[in-house]
Amino acid sequence: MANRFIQKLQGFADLTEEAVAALTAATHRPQDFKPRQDLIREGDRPGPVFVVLEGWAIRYKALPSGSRQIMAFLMPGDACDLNIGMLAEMDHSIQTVSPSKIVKIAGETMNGLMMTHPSVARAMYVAQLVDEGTLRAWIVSLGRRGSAERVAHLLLELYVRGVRIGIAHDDEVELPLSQVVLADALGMTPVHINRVLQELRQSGAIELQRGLLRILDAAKLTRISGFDDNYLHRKLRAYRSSNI
Amino acid sequence: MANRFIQKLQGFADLTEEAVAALTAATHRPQDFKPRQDLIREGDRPGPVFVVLEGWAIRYKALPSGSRQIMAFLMPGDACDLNIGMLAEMDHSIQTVSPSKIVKIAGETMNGLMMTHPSVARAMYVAQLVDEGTLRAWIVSLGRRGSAERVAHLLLELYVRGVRIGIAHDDEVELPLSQVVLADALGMTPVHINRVLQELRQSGAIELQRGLLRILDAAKLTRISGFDDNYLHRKLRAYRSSNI
DNA sequence: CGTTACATTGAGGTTTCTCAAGCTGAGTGG
DNA sequence: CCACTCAGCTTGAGAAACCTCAATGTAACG
Repeated sequence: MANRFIQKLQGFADLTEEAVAALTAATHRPQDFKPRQDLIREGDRPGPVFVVLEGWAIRYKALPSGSRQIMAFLMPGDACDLNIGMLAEMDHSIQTVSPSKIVKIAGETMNGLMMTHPSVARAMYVAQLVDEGTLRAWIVSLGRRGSAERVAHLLLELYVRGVRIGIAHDDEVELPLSQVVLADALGMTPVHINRVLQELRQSGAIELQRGLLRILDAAKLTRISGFDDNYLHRKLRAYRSSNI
Repeated sequence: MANRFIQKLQGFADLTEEAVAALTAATHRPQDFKPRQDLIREGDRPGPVFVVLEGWAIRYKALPSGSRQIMAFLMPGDACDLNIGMLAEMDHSIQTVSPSKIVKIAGETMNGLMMTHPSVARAMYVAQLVDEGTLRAWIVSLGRRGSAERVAHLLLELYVRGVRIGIAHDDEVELPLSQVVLADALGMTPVHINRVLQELRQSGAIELQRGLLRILDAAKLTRISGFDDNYLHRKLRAYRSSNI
């Protein structure tokens, strides 16, 4: 059975059998990582492409003050930028947040794969575009949304992504993120996150404990988040109808 | 003489003569735009690639509440994502902020250019990577920096970009951005921006009036901004040593 | 059964926002 | 050449959101 990375790419483009075989070969021996391990750090020379097969990782930037800002969550199936190798240095770090299985694909291998199998290249580009869209949404959240909106929006985003990659069941998704991690992602303090989560729980919109998020009232959560009603739907449509 | 777009690409990769000629042909007839004109809007089907030859534009997202968040400034020479056309809909809008000369390059034309001239493709990819880095820096600012830091950081970023594309003279750069625009970019209110700018002026770090920014004390501004001392330098190095 | 990481609570302080008014300078029609 | 207008900038005061510090609670784990 194809791994999550391949499954995800198949959602973005029709992969030939050979492409799938090549991808399988390139990702067949993942490496285990414990939580809080840096895969690569700001300032490092970019090396291989990382592909998360199981577990969660984050992209983050550490600040001189000691705090950090998380810029993206990498869920099973996600890869870090394929062509980051073009730059001389990493401008951010990547770290696991939960026990993970991760594959390193050498830059040349990846390039070769994309050259030989245009469908792979296409799928990777679409994946990157989607990531960029998420990055832009992140900016909007940080800049123009209140704390409750922000939290609700992130939870929804993660839930939607969980559904898409099949790690969500009904209204539940595993979310191995501490409140500190959420705070670093949302640009707020852990204390404040905590209070916001309580509000959300008391409003009956969600349940969240021990790494398990349950959406109790999706409509309410959507309303709180200021999720443009069409956003979710539009987003899904956008993915599917990519036809280049 | 090559236009700013071509100049910028030349900074990212060695373009062949034919490539320059093809780019020149593709960008030789720009169109004039007044300020505050949308080039393309959220929800639209992506069409041509836009290239800003003169003037400034912004990427932004409008929120239901009526406010908006700016996610990027497009300065002369900048192009919007080359492969945005792969997605079904724009997830953000692009608008001019000052009188501008802008070229539209049809998607197929652009693709053809990149196929025929690999050096163009390479330069465009590097440009995109750089943009992504800027996007990530934006997130850090919004999430983890105080207002003075944020403003200082943006001004420095814009100044550095101005220097790179040659629209800065000594310590001055034209900045046709109202305080409202700055507020929309930095996730704060115009009122607060105003007060922060006054602080920066009174500290002797900058002068800013009638669309002209002057850096009076770069060291001080850098300190205020929390600009990682190496960041600027590293960034420049990263651009230059891109050698793939 | 202590240790440890994470979550929760309270109180007070700061930053930033909101609202509302006044100011300035460039352009415009008389 | 003078009102007049309008967009953008500035100022003040009170309110709200969010942070800081510091303590306490709680579940998992060796």
